Amino acid sequence: MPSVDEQLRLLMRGVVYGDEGVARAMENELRERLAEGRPLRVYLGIDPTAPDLTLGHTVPMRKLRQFQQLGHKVVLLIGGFTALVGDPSDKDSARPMLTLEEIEANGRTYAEQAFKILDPELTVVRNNAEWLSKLTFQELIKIASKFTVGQFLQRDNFAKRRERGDPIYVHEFFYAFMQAYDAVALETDAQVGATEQLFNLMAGRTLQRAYGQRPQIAICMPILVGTDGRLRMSKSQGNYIALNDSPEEMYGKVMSLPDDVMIDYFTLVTDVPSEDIEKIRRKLAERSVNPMDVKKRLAREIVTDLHGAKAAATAQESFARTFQQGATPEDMIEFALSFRDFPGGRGSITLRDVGGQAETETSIRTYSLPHVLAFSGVVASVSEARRLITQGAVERVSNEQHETLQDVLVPLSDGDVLRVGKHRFLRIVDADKRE
RNA sequence: GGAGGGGUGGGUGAGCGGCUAAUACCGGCGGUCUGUAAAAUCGCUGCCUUAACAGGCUACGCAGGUUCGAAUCCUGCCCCCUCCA
Repeated sequence: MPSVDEQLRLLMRGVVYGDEGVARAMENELRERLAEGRPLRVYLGIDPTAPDLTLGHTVPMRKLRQFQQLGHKVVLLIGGFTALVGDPSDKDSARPMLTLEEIEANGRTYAEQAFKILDPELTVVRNNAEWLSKLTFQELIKIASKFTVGQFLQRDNFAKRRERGDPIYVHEFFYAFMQAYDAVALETDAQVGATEQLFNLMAGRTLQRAYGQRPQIAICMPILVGTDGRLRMSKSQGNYIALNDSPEEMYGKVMSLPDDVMIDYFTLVTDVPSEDIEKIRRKLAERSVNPMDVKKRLAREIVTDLHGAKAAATAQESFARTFQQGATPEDMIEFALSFRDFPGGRGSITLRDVGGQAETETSIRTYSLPHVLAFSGVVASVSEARRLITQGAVERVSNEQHETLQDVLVPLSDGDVLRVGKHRFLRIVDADKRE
């Protein structure tokens, strides 16, 4: 295990509290505990509220990984029970409660996704339903008696909601109790969380004291902005990069990030050393680099971390080919058309040559393009497909040939590639032919 | 428990008997430009049928009612907010 100072430097990197006093206190406590020379128990809790983890989740997860790499004991806590309530921390309005089935389904995929960052061998996965579901009312009252209403009402997000006259449900207070009790149940030395979690992490300290434990050290990580560059990354905002995104998708999403969040991303979701990041920042400021090249490096780093170097290289090539040279990507949605069954199939048309002499009956199969696009799922509805077609957003891209499709009825054949907008692709497969 | 105010499309928020698939703004999508960035600019933005013209169907908390006609009026219910207890 590296020296205490070395560990401390690494572990406190990127950590923020928004308050100098807290920051110093936490750092000192962490130093003390590291000095004990034993592996610390550290945990990160994630509520299974949606099926996908996002790049935003990896910020605290990467911090957890650092602990892991230094030989500490790391717990990934799935908030199976907390998800029932929904954390009000990151919201300024109440969340809908999920059903147990939804939560379980989400929880199952979480650990798997988390192992893209964490070492599965060294990670203990727990679910807080283990202890929270067994709490008695009596116990709950004991817990609740350690906090005052005033403490809650001071919280910024609750305060805002009160000001606006929005409702605050009593059960929303329970969230902090539950998370605090998690710390007790795990007898944790430190807990990693996003900055907005500070209140809950501190509540954990309060409760640990009440249960005769040493209060945990709160490790707060900054919040990652989403692909829109303004709001926090979250599934519900739709501005997210999912850990399950394919390498190509992920690479593309990173490339479409606004320039001015690049440094944030380098800092929070890559291992690029701070000195290098500083260099990049300077070069960007004095415009001595092409921002696009910097962003390519960023995309490469991120995809490598989550999918491996090989996949990242492929994604980069594919990106260059598709968007910089206009070629078609290899991986895309395929849609099997059967001329007989497909409702948008219109029958063969007869082609005559201009002289009207030779009446060649070429059986070209014609399909209703809006239906093809809608049924394949690349576009949400037939109406939307129609709109896109009239806007000139649909083209056939076969081997460097681009042909904007303006007609609704269009002959399609096996292997045709349709492009909708900038980044939706669809390959047509002739189901009859393949039989 | 009492009094008052309010529930409109992804969000904010107009409309308060027909001209309203519903103003505006934001968001989203698309075109041009470009570095799949930003900015700018033009356009689209419920669903279904239609090559198109056009037509149909849903929609303004829920359920009924009045009316030729309702997001708009009436009744009941549900929910939210404020003040009082």
